[in-house]
Amino acid sequence: MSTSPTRPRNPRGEGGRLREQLVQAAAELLDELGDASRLSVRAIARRAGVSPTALYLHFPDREALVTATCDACFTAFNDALLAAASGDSDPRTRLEAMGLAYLAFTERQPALYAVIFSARRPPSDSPAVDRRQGFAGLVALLRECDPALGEDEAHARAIAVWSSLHGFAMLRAARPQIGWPSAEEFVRRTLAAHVPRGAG
Amino acid sequence: MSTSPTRPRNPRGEGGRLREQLVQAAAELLDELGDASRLSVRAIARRAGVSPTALYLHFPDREALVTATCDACFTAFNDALLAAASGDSDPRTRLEAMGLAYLAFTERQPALYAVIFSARRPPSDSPAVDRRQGFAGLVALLRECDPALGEDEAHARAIAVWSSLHGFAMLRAARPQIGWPSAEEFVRRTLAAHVPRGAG
DNA sequence: TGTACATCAGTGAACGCGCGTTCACTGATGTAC
DNA sequence: TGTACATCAGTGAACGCGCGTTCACTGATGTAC
Repeated sequence: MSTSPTRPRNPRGEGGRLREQLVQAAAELLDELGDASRLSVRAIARRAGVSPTALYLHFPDREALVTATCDACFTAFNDALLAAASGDSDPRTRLEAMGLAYLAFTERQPALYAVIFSARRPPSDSPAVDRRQGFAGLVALLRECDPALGEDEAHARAIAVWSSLHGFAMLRAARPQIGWPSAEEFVRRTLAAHVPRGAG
Repeated sequence: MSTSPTRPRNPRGEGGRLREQLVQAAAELLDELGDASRLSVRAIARRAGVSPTALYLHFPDREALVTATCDACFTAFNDALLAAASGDSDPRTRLEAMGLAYLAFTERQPALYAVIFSARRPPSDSPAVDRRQGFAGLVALLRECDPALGEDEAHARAIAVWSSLHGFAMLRAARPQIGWPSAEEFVRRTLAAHVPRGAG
């Protein structure tokens, strides 16, 4: 019972699939544990239906698997944001969609989200992970909303908006008993406070 | 070397001091580890200069010590906020002071702050810890700033301000390489956005 | 068509480690008589 | 003033556990001849 007795081994030449299966299993555990330091090789292998040593066929050590997992999760988060913010609607609508996508992700996987932005696990320096695109996209969107905006002010507003969303997401997860407004209401209030509508 | 060889045992009748010393040692470690689940009985005892078993003279088990430590840390945080927000200056000045005290605490002990508001460690139900006073105080202060404010709107503003501060504190700790504004500037912007000054 | 061999995708036993907790103990200090 | 004893503040060895990692291995599948 320590490993699933039914898992078929991958066909010849497809051994690489196990790598993705391990990352997937680790991501699931990460969302349950809420802390990368508690991810254990044995628990991941158990969930993937494989012996603990199988991990070493694809990663040099535990740390490499944990890093790959965090990178994959961050990329998934980033992609969700960028997808929501793209499209041909007006910039403010895209900004609102991005905020809602942000809060939707954090509500779906609160613990995973907390890991991604934890101070305990510094951002990956893997070239496969574009860490800046999200924040830079937010700054660009704010300048689209108000073309007269200076670079510094746009940066400051982006920080204000991002801090608000992050704080809302984390506190809502940590203190559910407090009466939290809906994501829609919070995003609307946040944008109203920090992104004044253009005259007209 | 596993325990400090110089620690004198407490005098007769003063054994209770060790309890505080253990909580203190645990709080220090908590601020280094940033996660209550990584606090180990042995590491705490080592830091307190005592054998691991000494802990059981004052706590039934590890969990009780960890809980007592988190409670003590939360209370210290809460007290710092309430101290900053008291005084006879006008409510907006007190609000600003509270915000600055909030961010000052999180800058001094970022990992400890993160533990206090972690979703992983639900709020204590110990009667010695008043969890609500901070948030309720914020709501009250917002209504002092604008006596015409309805209860719901004051609650919504408190959520907006708290989320902003929490998000700022957490993200600043997690992503130091981003250009963060000063605490003063951020608090000023946050209050300007959510707490309009009364007419006059 | 048959067979020897290489390759591949894993497994299972074993290691040393730090952990939380238990149990029996030690040795200094106060107290009763 | 002396002594037996109780109390107090701890200690140290030992337990069983899950951990990350190593090492030698297994057994199915493809390939060369």
